[in-house]
Amino acid sequence: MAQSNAASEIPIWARPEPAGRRPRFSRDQIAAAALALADAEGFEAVSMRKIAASLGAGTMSLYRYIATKADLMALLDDALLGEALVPEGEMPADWRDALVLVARQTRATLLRHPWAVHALYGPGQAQNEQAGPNGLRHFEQSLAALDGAPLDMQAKADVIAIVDDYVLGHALQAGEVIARFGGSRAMPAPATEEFMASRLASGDYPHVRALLTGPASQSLIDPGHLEERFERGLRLLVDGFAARPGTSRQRD
Amino acid sequence: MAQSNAASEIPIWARPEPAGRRPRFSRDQIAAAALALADAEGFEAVSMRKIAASLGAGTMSLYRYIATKADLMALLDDALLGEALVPEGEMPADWRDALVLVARQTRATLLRHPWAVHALYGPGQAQNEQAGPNGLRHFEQSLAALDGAPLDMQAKADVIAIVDDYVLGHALQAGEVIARFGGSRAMPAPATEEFMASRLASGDYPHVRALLTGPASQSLIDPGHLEERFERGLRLLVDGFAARPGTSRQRD
DNA sequence: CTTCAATGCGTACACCGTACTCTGAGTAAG
DNA sequence: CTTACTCAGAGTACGGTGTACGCATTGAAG
Repeated sequence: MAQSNAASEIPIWARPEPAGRRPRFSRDQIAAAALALADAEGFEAVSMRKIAASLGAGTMSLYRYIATKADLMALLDDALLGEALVPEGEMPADWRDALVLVARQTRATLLRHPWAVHALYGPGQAQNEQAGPNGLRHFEQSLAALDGAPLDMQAKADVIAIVDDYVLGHALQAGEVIARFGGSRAMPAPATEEFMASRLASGDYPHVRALLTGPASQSLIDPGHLEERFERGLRLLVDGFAARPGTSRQRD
Repeated sequence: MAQSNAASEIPIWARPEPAGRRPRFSRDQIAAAALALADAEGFEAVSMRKIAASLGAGTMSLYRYIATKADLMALLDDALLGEALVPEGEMPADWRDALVLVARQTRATLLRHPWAVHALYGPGQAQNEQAGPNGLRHFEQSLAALDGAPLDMQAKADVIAIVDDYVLGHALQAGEVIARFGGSRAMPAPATEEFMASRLASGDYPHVRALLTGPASQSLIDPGHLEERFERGLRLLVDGFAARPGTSRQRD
């Protein structure tokens, strides 16, 4: 009990999983339970009590395996990143293809669980420092993908960060769209829509009005178009890196 | 009171601000209080009780002005987006410059308040539907920025969405870095670092090891480099749009 | 069988959002 | 000026959360 304080300072990956007598659960099981619960009832429903209940255990029993809820999230994050890994041996040789594949895989995972971005970068997370095995593996893969690229280390790190930013932002926005309109209820609420219409009719937002009353408005919600858009931006970035490999060098 | 139920269905922007006898607070004041509290004590500290206290009011009095905490967040979001607006008349004529300026302004706002992305796209938000005046204005500005671009409506919407994705993702990651290392304590924890070192020494992550032990590792944290990286990706996107205006079909 | 640390978990506390309800003050009508 | 009515303000309470604490039970080692 002397280090119950220190325990929360040390990342969960540095603390040994209880392996002594006969632990009822493994961390993997707990992470799986959390993931299943998030998928079934939404990210906000993920609570210590509910997870414990879903495992058939008392609430406080979970704390034998996990020091704090943040640790649970670290487990959940790592499980997600495991899903985002490109299978061993499937990494293309060409660095552009490889980079695109990693990005696609990540996007697919983040959209399969629309709450994933929140789990990874939620308000209460201190995620980066806590990079688990799969998180490291994911980063390793990204760097390995650029092995053949004519970039120095610094540039590689930048390229990965830039693509990561893009993928993350896309998943955040698209995930929200999917979470709201995926459940087949496309219509927001009669009063809301009516209010919005009056806002637009005010003439203060002519461009927005033109967009939303035009045919393009449908594409904002269409999952197929979301993906097409994603690919477009991704290609722009990757092709840009290929055309201008330099770091801080610029032209124009 | 009959529609206390319906009130939460209708976005706050559609409900009139209490203007009857003598309301003690305006929504702007409440939003400002929430913003100040988030800046001072962090986003998670933003609670109804604390905001009410900071205004010198009883907790439940807030509910005279706001139907639910989600409404408070809508207010906060709109205040943030107000900060992200490009001042009237300062929009460059060239659409590339304009797009870049909007992106920069947005980034600056989101990084000035590292919790901003969480407020805008947090786990409990239903933000898009609730776009308030400043949110609409922001969107309008983005569309207006592209007025001179040789793009059809659909392509404009895509361009804005792509840049938005990038800015958002960048702010999310950079905001986390800033939130953690901005407060001068750069060192994570002795035990954590030691553990990380042993992980890297295992040889399972050769690329990561090469990166983190090299000179480029410092740049991951340096705010100046963060901005440089942001500009690089942004330029790649904007230049890409200029070079390949088409969506899937060609221009209008 | 005895011993004894480790496991499981019940209770309790501080905090959260908010439904309900009462109080008191401001305003309009008489 | 008095009265009546309405509505802003807020106290209390409920069900939820993360988790500190401490006790009972258990399973393996001696």
